[in-house]
Amino acid sequence: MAEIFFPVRDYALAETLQSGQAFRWREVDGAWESVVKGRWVRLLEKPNGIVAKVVGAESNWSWLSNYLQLGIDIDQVIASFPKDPHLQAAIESCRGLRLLRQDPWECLASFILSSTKQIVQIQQIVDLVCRRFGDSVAVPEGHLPAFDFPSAQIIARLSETDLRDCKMGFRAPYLAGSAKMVASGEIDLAAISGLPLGKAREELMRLPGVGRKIADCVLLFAYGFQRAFPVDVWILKALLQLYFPRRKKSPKKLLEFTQSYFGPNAGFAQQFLFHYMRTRFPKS
DNA sequence: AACCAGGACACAA
DNA sequence: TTGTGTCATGGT
Repeated sequence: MAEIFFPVRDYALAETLQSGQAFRWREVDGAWESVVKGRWVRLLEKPNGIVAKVVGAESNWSWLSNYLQLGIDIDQVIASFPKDPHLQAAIESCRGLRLLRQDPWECLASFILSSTKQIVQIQQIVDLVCRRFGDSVAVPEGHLPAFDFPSAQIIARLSETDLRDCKMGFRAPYLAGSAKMVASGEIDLAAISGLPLGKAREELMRLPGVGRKIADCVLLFAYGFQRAFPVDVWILKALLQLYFPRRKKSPKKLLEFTQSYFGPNAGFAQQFLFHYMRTRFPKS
């Protein structure tokens, strides 16, 4: 078992891991466990940083520091935001909130499964998919078994019934269809990182079950397109309640607003607003 | 017990 | 372009 201490400040680990961008982190004895890049990982938040443990030896931890995006300067990101009271309140509600850099396929598949589902349900569905069809990964002695997220090749070979048995309902044919396009190479997920934002989004939206919102989630949470701004029901509430309380804005105008107003780190602003609305205004 | 959830899609107007 | 019904499941 290898261990490392990452010194980092203003990193709200728990909130970040539970902020609806990743769905496989579980709290165990005050620590957080999941599988990243095929490896079991345990994270423990400390006052001045994060302690990480993995199974086996490890000399290069860049895969994990990249996943956690430990290198980004949160102050610089916040400084790039417009100085409006709503966004400032959202930031103050959880200053250490971060964006992760996830595996594109896992992120894509997870968000295909996310449509009109609560986060807890998405976690349950993803967990089912992993434990049924994912490869098992090495865990510490006596630890419960852990599984990797099944590849597109694996899912492409499953029947729609196999998938529906994981409680994903009408999303099953979407996931199956997308898995086949990725497995066949019709969509090259690796190549998307080199495209400009618009082209990258178009490419993702060729996949069945992937519209503007889910595409933007993947662009932001897996590829790191900082301008991607997914608009879900919570963000829509934020826009209508906080920014346009009395003006009747068309959906298109709202989208245009989000793309120009929040600046080069719009996606980060979006995550602050999402977390703010979900925790401060649970139902309204 | 209704209402709604990190939507997409086909189709109408 | 914008509005509506449909899709499946279960949390709150």
